[in-house]
Amino acid sequence: MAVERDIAATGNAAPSTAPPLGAKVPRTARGERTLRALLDAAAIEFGERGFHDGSISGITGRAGVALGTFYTYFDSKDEIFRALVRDMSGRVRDHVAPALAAAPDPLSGERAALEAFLRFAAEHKEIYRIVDESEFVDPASFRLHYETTATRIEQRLTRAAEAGQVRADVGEVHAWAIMGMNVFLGLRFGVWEEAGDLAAVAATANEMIVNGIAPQD
Amino acid sequence: MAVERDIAATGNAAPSTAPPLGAKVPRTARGERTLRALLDAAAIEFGERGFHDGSISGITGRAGVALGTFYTYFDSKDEIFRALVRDMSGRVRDHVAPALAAAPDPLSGERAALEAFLRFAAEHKEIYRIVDESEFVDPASFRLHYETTATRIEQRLTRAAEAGQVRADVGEVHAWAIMGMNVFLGLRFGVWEEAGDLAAVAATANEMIVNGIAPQD
DNA sequence: CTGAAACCTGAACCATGTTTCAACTTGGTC
DNA sequence: GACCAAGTTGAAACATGGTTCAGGTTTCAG
Repeated sequence: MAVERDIAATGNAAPSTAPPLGAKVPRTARGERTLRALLDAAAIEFGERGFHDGSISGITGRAGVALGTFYTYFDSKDEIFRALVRDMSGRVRDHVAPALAAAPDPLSGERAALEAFLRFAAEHKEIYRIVDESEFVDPASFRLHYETTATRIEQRLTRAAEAGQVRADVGEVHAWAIMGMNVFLGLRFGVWEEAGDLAAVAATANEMIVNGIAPQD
Repeated sequence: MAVERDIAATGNAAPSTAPPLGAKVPRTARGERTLRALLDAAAIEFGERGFHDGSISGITGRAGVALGTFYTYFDSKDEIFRALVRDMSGRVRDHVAPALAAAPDPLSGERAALEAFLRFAAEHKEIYRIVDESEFVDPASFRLHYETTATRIEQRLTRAAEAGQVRADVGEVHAWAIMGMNVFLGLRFGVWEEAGDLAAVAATANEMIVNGIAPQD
């Protein structure tokens, strides 16, 4: 599962346009356009067909450029995939961060972040799939991603605990549990189900995180 | 993410030896052995290299048979992968079911099931990876698997609600949330981390499900 | 024992799709 | 308005690995 990404808005937010991975930087406006077209085309190609079934000629075809042009910007199929995952990571983070920042307190922030995440997953199903697939195409960045995300969640929990908003013993297990919830709810209600009440899903999940499923008093 | 599989022990438990998918059933004891060897070899090959990088010659090499023999039992690379996922599904279910059945009440059953699942993931990391990858190799069975598992969890929750053990409004969102938790905890503490106290992880997660993370009274 | 069905063999075939490359355009600069 | 770096082209070379097949070996019922 996959996308819940860099949910925390770190102040030092890097520009969305990530620095290129290889040394193949476009030097003119035309090159810039072509690179962008390739990335966008790759998102569609891999989103529809997956990494294995997707082809470079499929990408260049969608981008409207010749096959050879691809190698002006990427050394291999793997490399454009990595660049794509990175590109998308930034987009998800940038989309979720504001919701988190605007929340009045930690717990409602978590709720707002989940809702923003669900919405994003619904609108960009292809991103979800691609990030998921990075588990197999580029395991290192997949793992790093989730460890980073879990760490951020844990930090938020710890801060909330210091403020007395949540119990004092929250830790890594709680963070991973919450992340897993979010990712699976994103899959089920964002990617798979078309018309759902995403706000209600986020509220229900948040209520469960806060109070559990024990009988209400 | 992946494996938490058919966690409920349905009474009608089918034999672990699933009926073969294709029409290529072995007719002699020798054939039976070869088929089993191919399946076991495929588990290792795909577990180590993934579906794409794994090769049929890698499988037959590990199994100690000739390349052509493969096609006596499977029509294609895809087909053995499907057969493998199915084979493994049964194993996980058979491993987790007893823990669930032995529990005195629904909530501790859920805890025991999670612990059994974590243990299984730790001991069979390759299974985890393979079932995960089915999202891309065989999406239909991947989706069916999680929908089935979520439905089972939801049924258990509903039953528990009727018995007054959990709040009355539990539903699909709660089921998916719990499943997501379990899967991610399996990835983090079963597959990735070597020596962890799995019982403690399961207990912490269960405590969170039951009471939430609000400050304790 | 025996014969036919089941099973096994592995070199060769073949389809697919990645990567290379030498020639050609484009766009901006002096 | 000519020069050159950056960018583009697409046919062809190449690699990989899935799949076939004609012929040999093993198994086992009768």
